[in-house]
Amino acid sequence: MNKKDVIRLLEKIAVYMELNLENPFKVSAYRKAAASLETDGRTLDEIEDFSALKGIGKGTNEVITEFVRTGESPVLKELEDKVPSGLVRMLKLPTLGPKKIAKIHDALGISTLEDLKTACENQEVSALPGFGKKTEENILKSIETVLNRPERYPIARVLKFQKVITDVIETIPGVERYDMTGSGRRTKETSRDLDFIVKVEDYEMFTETMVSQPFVKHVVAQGDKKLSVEIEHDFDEINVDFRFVNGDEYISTLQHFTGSKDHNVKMRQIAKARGEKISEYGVETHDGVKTFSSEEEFYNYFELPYIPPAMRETGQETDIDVTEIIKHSDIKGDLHMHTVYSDGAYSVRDMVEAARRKGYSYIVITDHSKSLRVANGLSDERLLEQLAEIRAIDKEYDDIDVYSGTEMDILADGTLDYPDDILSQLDYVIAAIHSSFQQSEEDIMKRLKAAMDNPYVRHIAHPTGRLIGVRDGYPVNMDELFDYAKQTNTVLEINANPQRLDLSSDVIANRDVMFTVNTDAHHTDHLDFMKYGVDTLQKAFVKKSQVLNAMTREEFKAFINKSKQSDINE
DNA sequence: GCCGTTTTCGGCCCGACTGTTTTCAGTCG
Repeated sequence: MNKKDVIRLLEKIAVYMELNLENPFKVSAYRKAAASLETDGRTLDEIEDFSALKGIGKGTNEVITEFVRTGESPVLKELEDKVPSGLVRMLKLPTLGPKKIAKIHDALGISTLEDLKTACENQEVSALPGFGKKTEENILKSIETVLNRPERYPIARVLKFQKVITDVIETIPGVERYDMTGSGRRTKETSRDLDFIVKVEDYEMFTETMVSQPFVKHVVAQGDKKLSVEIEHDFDEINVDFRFVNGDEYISTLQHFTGSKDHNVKMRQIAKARGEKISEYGVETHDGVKTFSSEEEFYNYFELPYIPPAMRETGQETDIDVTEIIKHSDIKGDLHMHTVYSDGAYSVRDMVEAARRKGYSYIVITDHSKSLRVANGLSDERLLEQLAEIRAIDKEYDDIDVYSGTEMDILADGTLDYPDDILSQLDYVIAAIHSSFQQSEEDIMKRLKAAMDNPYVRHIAHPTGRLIGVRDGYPVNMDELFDYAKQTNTVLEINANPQRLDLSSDVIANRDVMFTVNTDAHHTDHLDFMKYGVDTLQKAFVKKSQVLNAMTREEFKAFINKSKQSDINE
């Protein structure tokens, strides 16, 4: 039994209550109780009194404590007896909510998706009062499509959908400004749909152009304020919502549709306490509706510092001091990137030039090591050749320091791919696992610890090896990893590549270690991935002082020149 | 069901769009 089990219980009760047509506020109370558990940093055992948490009162506390004590929940059991489980699946169908499902169930005795499909085909549903032909068609259609579609797409996939859409928006005349909003703007690891807001006077022309695109499969909703379509790209389908803005409310609309829902609820509560009202059109104040010229101005108006999109998740972010937390502009260098020496697409010099264009003060070139043959890993000799080239190039530039490093493989038996006498010549050594993902957690931890024990290994790259939505990575004991990193003065990476983003924001929160955030670029364009890594740090409220590559040029130089051991003794 | 420097009762964020309705309920974000 862990906290996730309890959270799942509360959420399940909420769903069943919803289908049982309970008071919506009661339903939401159960969801709030679950959210409250989720945002609390402690484990189940560490929480002594659940009712001390905000949102957990007498009723939900009883449900939780009974479940924790006995492993069972009479409240859920009673609901399960009353509500057929097939109805839960129907909630996944868009346009069908708890009330319509209850009506269908009561009037036709239907409790499975299969029966619902048959009833629609026999036109029994459209015969019900309050239902019509259109509703019946929509249900039939969504049973076919939505149930075969993944519920959420990983962020790397979302970014590809995004490009398809923005490529079209760029061609539409009269568009003054547009932004992707929603979970995509907040850099969530996965998204259910895409949201855009568009400042355009002629929304009809915009709509016409968009719906005529070949990738648009279906128009879900269409009005003068919004357009909602279903698109298909590369055999994947996703919903895209557009919201039209035409006036001074752009920033309010941007803030509103960036969400999250919980963040907005919190902001509205703050406004309400001052007798004001927030909507997507602005803030209703005592003397009229106020609009803003930037989101910073919006948050400052409520006496809050600017809260970056990535942090707008639970509502907690308005209670803490966000000014110390890492910002995108704090990043002064990138410590993990590849060149043509191994599997990168550009030369050392190309990467240096690209980093200068980003305004960086320092970079480390870190190609793969010899055992990673598929990536053309460097032999000892080639590594030393590259080292000489990097030293020469570094001398040519006054405005950036170019360091030589490696992304060295931690081999299956825990040995390292280069001997210490090679490593000692490099400025900066990264170690990473690229093979034998199937090992036990114990074996993986042995490998990671062996690397961290090495006096030249500064940093563990992509510490879980996961690819979001594709593979889970190898098994890592997180507490052990953080403890050992702390002990050995090893830095842990947030890999900013949107396919990876590990360590993930939920495991790095409240950890007392140094982090570094790097793009692992194999192409000059990949240096732009930095944004997603910094967003990940922001989600976990990681401070600037905890991020290695937020150091100034001089600080980082001093860090390089000090041995790993001397850091420990500081 | 939860909560309270206006409250222990009466609220609980707010608005757009669809479909089935003759004025609005349901759903969604």
